Amino acid sequence: MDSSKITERGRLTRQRIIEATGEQILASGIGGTTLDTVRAATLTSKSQLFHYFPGGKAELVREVAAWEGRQLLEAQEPEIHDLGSWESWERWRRMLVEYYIARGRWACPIGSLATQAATTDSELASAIATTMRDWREQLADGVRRMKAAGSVDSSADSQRIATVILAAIQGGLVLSQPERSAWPLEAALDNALAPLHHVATTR
Amino acid sequence: MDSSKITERGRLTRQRIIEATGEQILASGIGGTTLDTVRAATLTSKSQLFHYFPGGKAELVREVAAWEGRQLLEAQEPEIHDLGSWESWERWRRMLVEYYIARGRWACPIGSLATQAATTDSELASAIATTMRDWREQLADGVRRMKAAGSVDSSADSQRIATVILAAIQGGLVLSQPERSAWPLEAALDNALAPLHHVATTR
DNA sequence: TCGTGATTGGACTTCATGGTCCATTCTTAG
DNA sequence: CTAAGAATGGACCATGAAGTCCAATCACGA
Repeated sequence: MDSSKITERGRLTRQRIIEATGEQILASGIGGTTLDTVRAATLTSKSQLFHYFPGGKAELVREVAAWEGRQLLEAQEPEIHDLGSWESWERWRRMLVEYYIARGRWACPIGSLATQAATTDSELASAIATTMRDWREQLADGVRRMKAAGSVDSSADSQRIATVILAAIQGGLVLSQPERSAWPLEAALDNALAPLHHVATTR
Repeated sequence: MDSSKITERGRLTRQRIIEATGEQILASGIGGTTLDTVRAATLTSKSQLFHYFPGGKAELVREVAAWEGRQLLEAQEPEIHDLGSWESWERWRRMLVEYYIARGRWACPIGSLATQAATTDSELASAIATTMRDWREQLADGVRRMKAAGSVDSSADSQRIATVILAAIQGGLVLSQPERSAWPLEAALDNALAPLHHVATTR
């Protein structure tokens, strides 16, 4: 990460490589993504790939994971920092489904990376786990705000609810993929959010 | 699958290859599993691999997927064919978690294959999708039995509930993996089963 | 016993892919 | 204007993994 010796032009090239690699990984998996196809897609040369990512493919993939993680969390702004009311949760839910639909493929850039990386690259796996934890923490904060607002019973376990919601997203996407439809994702997500809604409306 | 020209000895060898490959895939993914490592683990030779799986690695992986799918459904017997009462669901839940714990790794042989295969081998992907559909259908049958028994409101959507449960399993495992614990899986699963329990007890 | 076909062993070939290297061009500070 | 260093091009190398091939061995029925 020594960005001192990099020009604006170089930074753009580097970013172009990361994004193209991310798209290819989402489309064909890590194994199905080769440096040659990345090179072709970005109109760069081998030397550039190793110039910007001295660690080779492994480092490139890690950078992709970091970038995708940031993108994913940013896509949930600003709602993810609210989630203090049922309406906010509903907006968040809509934005998230929108995000996945926009990507075209029914896969979470982080979730599918997690499955693929768990076995091969432990460093990558832990980086992804960190993103997951951040994400879960932000959702748990939202649940806490609901509790503070009295919209959710104070005995509720924020961490647990956040985990259930995240699991619903990941699992919903697994089932949405072959179905080529958002409905499994939406069904799973709605069911996971039910505790929030339910308590909020029946009180 | 012309089994006419295969002896018992050959059948055993073939099966040994399938099981060893399955273990390696679960541990290292499809890409991390090579014919050489399979050969080493099974004390066989290259020619045997191609003798029993003329289609090469692709065919071998498909056979593994089919076998793992059968194993997974069998592991849920006999409860999966009952599920007509809350007690049966509870037994089924316990058996399923037990199955994943016993495998050591927090991954579903079918779910993780689905993620990896979706992109590379469309034939494999559709075979896996079929297993998923079977599974979901059996769960949906269970929900229908609950409805028939009056334990679940007749307006409930069996398919939807089954999908939500499956998503909870898959997503729960994604989160259990980095956590190295069953609790995310159990939390997600329990939340997905809540509708069945809830209605059953509050009536 | 004998022979046919299944089974097995393992060397060899081919090819994709990650990675190295050096020459060339571009950019910018002084 | 010019030199230093960043950026780029692309040939080349090394390796690992899939797949081929032929010879050797085993097992069972006639």
